[in-house]
Amino acid sequence: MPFTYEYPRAALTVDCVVFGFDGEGLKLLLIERGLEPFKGRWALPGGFVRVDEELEHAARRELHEETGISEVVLEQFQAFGGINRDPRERVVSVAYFALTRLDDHRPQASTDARQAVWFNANELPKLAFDHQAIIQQALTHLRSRVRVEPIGFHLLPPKFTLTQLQGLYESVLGREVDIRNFRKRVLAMELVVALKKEFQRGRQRPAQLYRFDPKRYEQLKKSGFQFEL
Amino acid sequence: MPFTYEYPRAALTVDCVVFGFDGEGLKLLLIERGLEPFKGRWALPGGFVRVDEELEHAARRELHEETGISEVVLEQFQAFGGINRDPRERVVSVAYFALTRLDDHRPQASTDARQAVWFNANELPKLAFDHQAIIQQALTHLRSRVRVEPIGFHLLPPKFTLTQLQGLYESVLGREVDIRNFRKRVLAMELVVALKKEFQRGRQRPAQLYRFDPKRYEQLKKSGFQFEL
DNA sequence: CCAAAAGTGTTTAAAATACACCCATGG
DNA sequence: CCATGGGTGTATTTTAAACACTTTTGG
Repeated sequence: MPFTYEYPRAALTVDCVVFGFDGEGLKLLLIERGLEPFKGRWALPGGFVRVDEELEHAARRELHEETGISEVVLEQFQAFGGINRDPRERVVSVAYFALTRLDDHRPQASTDARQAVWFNANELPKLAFDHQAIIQQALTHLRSRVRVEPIGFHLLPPKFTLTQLQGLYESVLGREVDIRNFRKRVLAMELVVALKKEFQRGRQRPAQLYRFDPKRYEQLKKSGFQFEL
Repeated sequence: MPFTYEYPRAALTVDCVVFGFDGEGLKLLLIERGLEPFKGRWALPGGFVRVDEELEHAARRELHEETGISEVVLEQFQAFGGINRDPRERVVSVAYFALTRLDDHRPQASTDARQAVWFNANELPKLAFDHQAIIQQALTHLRSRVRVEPIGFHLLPPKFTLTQLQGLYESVLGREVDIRNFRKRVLAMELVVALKKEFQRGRQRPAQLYRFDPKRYEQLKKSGFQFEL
């Protein structure tokens, strides 16, 4: 048969599960829908993929258009294709999760009227479409990825304390972590370097600041090292 | 704006990376393309998703149509959407891996002229489209999944010896495994039960046959057990 | 009786865990 | 001077790794 595929086609979208961390807990960025269906409901940033556009590019573009966020770490984790996930017609969505430094993306008045708001990952409002399920999967993926790749650092500011890093892991994994064992492991990996004479001050003892060393990670990876936390 | 999305749309397909194991090594099922583009090249089983069809259903259907295989374990692992992955037009493919008992699916004369053939996973021919890359990703996923979920059993016959199981893990992970430590771990998990008085005979000492116990696995999972090999 | 694969335990090393007190600062 | 979170070491348990010989069968 010649290539004449003239059947109706599903629409193709991308959705982004945007994670952030503020020292308190894991956060998720949602936008309020301005249109039907699900007008007024909260939803994931996302939208249609252009026919000549890479999937990841579409995710980046939609994220930028709807929330102002750019230069973000994106990872595709699953396609969602349930027949009735969109009440209008068949829409298949490729889902990405994004890891952002929350402080760089405090809620701004969004360009196009719709507002973007950070929610606690475990206190989400009622969501549009199957976005609840997408988020659930994203969390599962994040939890397993964060233990075998040093991606958690993308949720922290470039300079961070070990306490912040620990808090991040506790939030993502949903359980407490022993402070001494955690520090032992992190420092033993030598993926993180102490910044000389740089401290974070509060109303208590100043905390040593560290930064993640991506070059060091590349080195280690080449010599068979496997990140694990 | 009303919902009038009248732009050209990408076509949507599914592709299946079908794994098998024959005691020798990991195998992959490919079909020879009968049509352009890539006529005569080997390719993954797969095809178009109907507009009212679940993704997984499409994967199952295509697999059945092209290879005769049914009742198989399928797991979606990634969507591939590179702009020029299909020379004809934009095609986004949702990729699944399938785990089959190879002996149940020995090469038959396929229903529709095209033949399906098992290849050694590390001696693949030149492939159509970006199927090489899809397989690469499938292997990576399989390798990490097989260590944290008891899915490897789907590649073995219902009754198997521990040596077969070990060989499977060695093939998938690509490294040797210590026989005594492996057996110790497997038996300690109690996911596998010895079949009374059932042995596999060869020209040497008969080997105890075991079967995987899925109910036991469900039990254990509920009580917080985490499979790991 | 020989070849071939099945089966079996112990010792050692490494890694994970549990655990409690002193430190430096801001207010 | 006190409240707050930062920072540190050791002993114990658990887990992983290394390692070689005996058994059973078919031919």
